Amino acid sequence: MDRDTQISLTVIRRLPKYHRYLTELKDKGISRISSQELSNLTGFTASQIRQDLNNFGGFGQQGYGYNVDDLHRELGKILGLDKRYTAVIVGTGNLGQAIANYKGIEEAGFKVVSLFDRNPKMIGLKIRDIEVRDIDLLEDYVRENNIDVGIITVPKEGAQPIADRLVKAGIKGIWNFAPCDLIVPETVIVENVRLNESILILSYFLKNLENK
Amino acid sequence: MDRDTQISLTVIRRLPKYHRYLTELKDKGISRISSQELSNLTGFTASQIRQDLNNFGGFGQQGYGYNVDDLHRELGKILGLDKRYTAVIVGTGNLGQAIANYKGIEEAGFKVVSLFDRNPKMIGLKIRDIEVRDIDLLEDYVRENNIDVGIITVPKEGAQPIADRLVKAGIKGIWNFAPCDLIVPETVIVENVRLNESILILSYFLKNLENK
DNA sequence: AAATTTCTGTCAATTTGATAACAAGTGAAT
DNA sequence: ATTCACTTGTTATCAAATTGACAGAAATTT
Repeated sequence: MDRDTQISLTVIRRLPKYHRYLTELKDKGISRISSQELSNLTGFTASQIRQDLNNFGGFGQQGYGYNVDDLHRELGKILGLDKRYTAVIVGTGNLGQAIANYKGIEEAGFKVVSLFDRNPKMIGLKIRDIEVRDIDLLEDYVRENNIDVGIITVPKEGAQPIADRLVKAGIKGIWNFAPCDLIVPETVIVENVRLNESILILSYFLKNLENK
Repeated sequence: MDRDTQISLTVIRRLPKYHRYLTELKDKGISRISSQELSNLTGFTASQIRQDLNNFGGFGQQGYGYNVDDLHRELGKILGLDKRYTAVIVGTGNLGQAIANYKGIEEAGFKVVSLFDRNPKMIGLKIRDIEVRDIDLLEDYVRENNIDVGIITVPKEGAQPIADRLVKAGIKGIWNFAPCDLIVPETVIVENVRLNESILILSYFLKNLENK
């Protein structure tokens, strides 16, 4: 395994899909799979799958294929599923609450330990047993509890200031739902969920349906 | 403008970002912009921006650049913002409710006219003035009201059956929040929001921070 | 145990996407 | 009016990503 060569983002973005299908296969009790079968499932070509996986090591065996359990575990490790991270959600609007209730976060190894909002009506409430705290306490809380990740679900205008505060308080990563590009030091990881862009893509293709 | 050549998905996925920055520029009252300035904003190279835009027509002028209002309007048209579509949300859990309250949907020209759920406790309730109906009524409602888009926010297991029913009822597009790959006829547009994959990417990079 | 099939890892070829370069317009300054 | 700086559209070049091909190893069949 060559730890020096940078693996392209294009490859990395395919990994979760491999992992998802391997979870399904595992649940079905299937113990081995070939790149061709994975191709049928995922839609990627068999060649591409073999190349992708080989970026991280030779997990397969000639004449046999890949062992589902092993590959699932290895991909899990690559994706950091063997790690546990703490997170806070900033913004307890509809989206913030939905994310607080979203099980996928736990499955990915993240534990949401506090929510923050500036609305006095929200402060003190509990969402799924997680307390909502005053946004003024954000920096202290993040610092004192060594929080790894901030999840930003505030409106666009508030997102950058919140990001700045999280960064100052020592956050390692941000899961950003606000429709803007956050400016952070390059040591801080930002992963964006672009609902606005996603729905525009849908709109684009719907419109193009009509042109045919 | 060459309507025959297929424009690559890579290009299309960049359009919403252009549009977003043009909205901001317009709001600031800025009337002209060069590809270089757009590059500074978006992070794409000026060359790439000019190439992207030229897929759809020559919107710029040598020595001047692009007129913000014009380009904004043209990109809006390309993205289908001049069209109005009706939508229903299937699944009124936390995510479904958050989406029902999400303003970006309207901004993209979509109008959510009904929600559907199988939970009797939800049926008859109103979320943001939109009624929640029994899932059994889904097909009839979609057919009778000529619904364009179905938004799927049900758990993974229920997503494909719902997609099948929507397709049968004549839906044109699906905005899918369930973590699975829907199988639909190729005439039906599917745009996925992959929260599970997004957070795994964050996890990947967080883990890789440590390895350095 | 030999022959055949299967399937990976890897390298080469091809395709796609991004960047660079530049001729030709345009507007502003003098 | 002329010059100069600017900026697009477009072509040429370069880089990245995908696909194809195949040797060699393992598993399976005969």
